[in-house]
Amino acid sequence: MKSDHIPSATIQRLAVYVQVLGWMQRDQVKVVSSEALAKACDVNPSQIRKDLAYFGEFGVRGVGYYVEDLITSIKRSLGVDRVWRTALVGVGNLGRALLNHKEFKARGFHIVGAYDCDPFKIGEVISGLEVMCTKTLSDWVKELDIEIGIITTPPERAQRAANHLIESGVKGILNFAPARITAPENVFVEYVDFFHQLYSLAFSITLAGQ
Amino acid sequence: MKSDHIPSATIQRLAVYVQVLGWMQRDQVKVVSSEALAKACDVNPSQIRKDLAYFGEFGVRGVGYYVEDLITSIKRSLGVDRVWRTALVGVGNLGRALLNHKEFKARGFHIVGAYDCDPFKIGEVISGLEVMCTKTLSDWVKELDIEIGIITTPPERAQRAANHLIESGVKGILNFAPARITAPENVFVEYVDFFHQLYSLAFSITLAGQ
DNA sequence: CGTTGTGAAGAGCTTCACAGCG
DNA sequence: CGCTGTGAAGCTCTTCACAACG
Repeated sequence: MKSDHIPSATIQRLAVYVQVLGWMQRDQVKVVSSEALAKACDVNPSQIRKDLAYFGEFGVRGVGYYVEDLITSIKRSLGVDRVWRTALVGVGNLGRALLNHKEFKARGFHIVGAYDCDPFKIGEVISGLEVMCTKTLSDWVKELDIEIGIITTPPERAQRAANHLIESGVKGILNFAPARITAPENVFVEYVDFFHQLYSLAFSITLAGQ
Repeated sequence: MKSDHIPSATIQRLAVYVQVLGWMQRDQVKVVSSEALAKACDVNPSQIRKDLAYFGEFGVRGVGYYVEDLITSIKRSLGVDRVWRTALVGVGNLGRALLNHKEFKARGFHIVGAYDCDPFKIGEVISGLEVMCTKTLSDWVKELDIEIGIITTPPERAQRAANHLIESGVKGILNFAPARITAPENVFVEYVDFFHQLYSLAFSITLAGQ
């Protein structure tokens, strides 16, 4: 198969597969069938086989998939079989929480720079990282070889933070601020807005109550 | 139109429309066409008209949509035109950040209970809320009329937290822990795992670099 | 024999094109 | 005249069913 265009839904699911496979590996499971993995991920078995087929043939017919190998293969396919260096802009409550979040390093996303424009925050050390002035961002991005920016500013400062990051030459932005931001085509932007999910919940509950 | 089944993609987009319309309202914009709103939300104009048509006829032909009315209509359609009372389980870094997050109240999601099983955390007051023992959760959920639970525990304790919430009778769960949880059909579960979005970014950047 | 990999069928979402209406 | 609301077309993603094969 090895198609060129891959649905973004597939990418999202592959991330889930990796997570679930990780738990299986910790439970000493060596081999898994698409059916078993499907049940654990709450999707259709052929969906899994098709998702994997976009990237290659990772299974053994009549047997299934070797858990460890499959994790490696999916991670390589997603491009997360290496370290990604990131910078965080906006050291508020959420920014602090993310800087202290152990999972980032564990998953290969190293936060190597923390930036804020508030003079009272500059110089503070959080989780071993000194908060720097946002204006000096572009020097550091090149110096530290940063490819991904994380925005945790208030919404009204999100676009300015994005501009700083884009100027500095980052290739992707993860935006936690509840604001749309514009970026050139070659800079990828992903949004994290958990209020969308809260809205979904509110809607589902309301609908079910009718 | 007024269909019964509504695509979840539509719900996600409606949340975006509300956000963008809010910004327009702040900028004194009174009327907006589907084309203008579409540009701001980066979607197709007919997509917007179709999404809205699931819930009613909110526009005026030849004119467009009245911004204020449309916000009200969408919020009512989503069921977010009222206060939702929520409880948070797991007072770690992320839990603390969310408890201090002003936006929750602003958007109608009130966190009225904070729970943890760590005796050192119980009794601590965060953002005016005393952390209570998770074991007492179900008493409070009924007492405080809580409908939504927010899980911010470590992954290995997510299912236990979920069980407590489900027993207590919450109708929906927002899970920030990087773990799949199982719940009965009548309890809705939404996941927030920003590593999925980081994976998407990593993949897009890797692909573009080829 | 059992499970994968995959073409074909099916379902669902998105876009088009235009009738309907203020 | 201009923009909404919507049936129909188009397209993409998902599921099925089975051939391929270790």
